[in-house]
Amino acid sequence: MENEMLLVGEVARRSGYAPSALRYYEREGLISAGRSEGGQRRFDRSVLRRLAFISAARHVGLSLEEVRQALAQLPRSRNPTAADWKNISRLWRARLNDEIDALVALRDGLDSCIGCGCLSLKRCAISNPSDVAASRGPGAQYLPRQLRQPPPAEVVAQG
Amino acid sequence: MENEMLLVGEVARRSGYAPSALRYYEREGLISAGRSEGGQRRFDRSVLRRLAFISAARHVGLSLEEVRQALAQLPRSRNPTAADWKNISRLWRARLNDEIDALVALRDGLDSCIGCGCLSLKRCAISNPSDVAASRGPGAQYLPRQLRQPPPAEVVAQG
DNA sequence: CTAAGAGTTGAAGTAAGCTTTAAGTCAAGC
DNA sequence: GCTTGACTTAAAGCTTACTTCAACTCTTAG
Repeated sequence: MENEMLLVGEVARRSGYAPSALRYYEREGLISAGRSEGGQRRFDRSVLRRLAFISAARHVGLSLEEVRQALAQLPRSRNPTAADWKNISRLWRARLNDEIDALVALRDGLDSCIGCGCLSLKRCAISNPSDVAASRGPGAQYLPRQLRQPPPAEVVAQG
Repeated sequence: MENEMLLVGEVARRSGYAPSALRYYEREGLISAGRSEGGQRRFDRSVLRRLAFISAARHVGLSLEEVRQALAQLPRSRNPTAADWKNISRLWRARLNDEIDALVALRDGLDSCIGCGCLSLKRCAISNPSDVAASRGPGAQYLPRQLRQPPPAEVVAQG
């Protein structure tokens, strides 16, 4: 197998991430890279898929730490298969459903709130949606920070 | 009318916000307070309703800056009525609907993604949901940062 | 060989939304 | 008058997810 390695700029161009972000991700253990004799990063093509996963996970609302933990579930010995990726992204669906439910509850609460104009801290479902959030315990964080992210510049030509 | 004024600690207790947050909000122009002869803050009871609004708006996903702008729409001359509050929170419903739509699209895209296992940066709806986000222009931010916030300690006894 | 472009590092900066700290003041009960 | 608890301020710190900077080194085409 021919191991064509990618420079950071090339990975940046093809993933849509800035070089600084890629370096940051490497420092944080989200991706890895070999080195040239001179000490420059040399990325395997598989990093593009990994970055696609990271990007997708971020869109679903995972923090980098959560992404890191998810990636840690992948087999270290072999190259991840489609089934592996599928596996670690299964939970996203449930998460998205929870988020949707929470938002719908919020919207419906808002309807009644706008209707009554109460805006009471205790009664208002919008001010106080703890009953909605409580289903996942005290530490639960429901909603993605933002849906948008810098759109990828080019497709990952994946094998 | 008897103008009973509230100390910052009392407002904190009744709103669920920390005193430091209330001071911060005052600095940022979200709330206002008079002063005692010694220079301590004296809050009008109406600040509780305002804080309830802020809390609700934050749950819907507005930034403090957006909240500030919304509050600026309130009449300065008189005390805001229920209709006033209703008025400036009308847009939330549309916003929530947009957010819900975006999440549903994301979830449905995820289904097909998990089905095909592609995770391609270009094709994957999760990695690249720009078509979903594009409906609000390039600067659109859809999703609330988090649904949870410190639950209020006590009800605002509103007039 | 050399110039140019791409890459390297650590450290500092950015943004939002607050909290924490330090050092000191106010208000109220006894 | 004094103690106590609540309050004041400015400034620094915190978290996440990066970007920017300065100063320097690699790599490669010519």
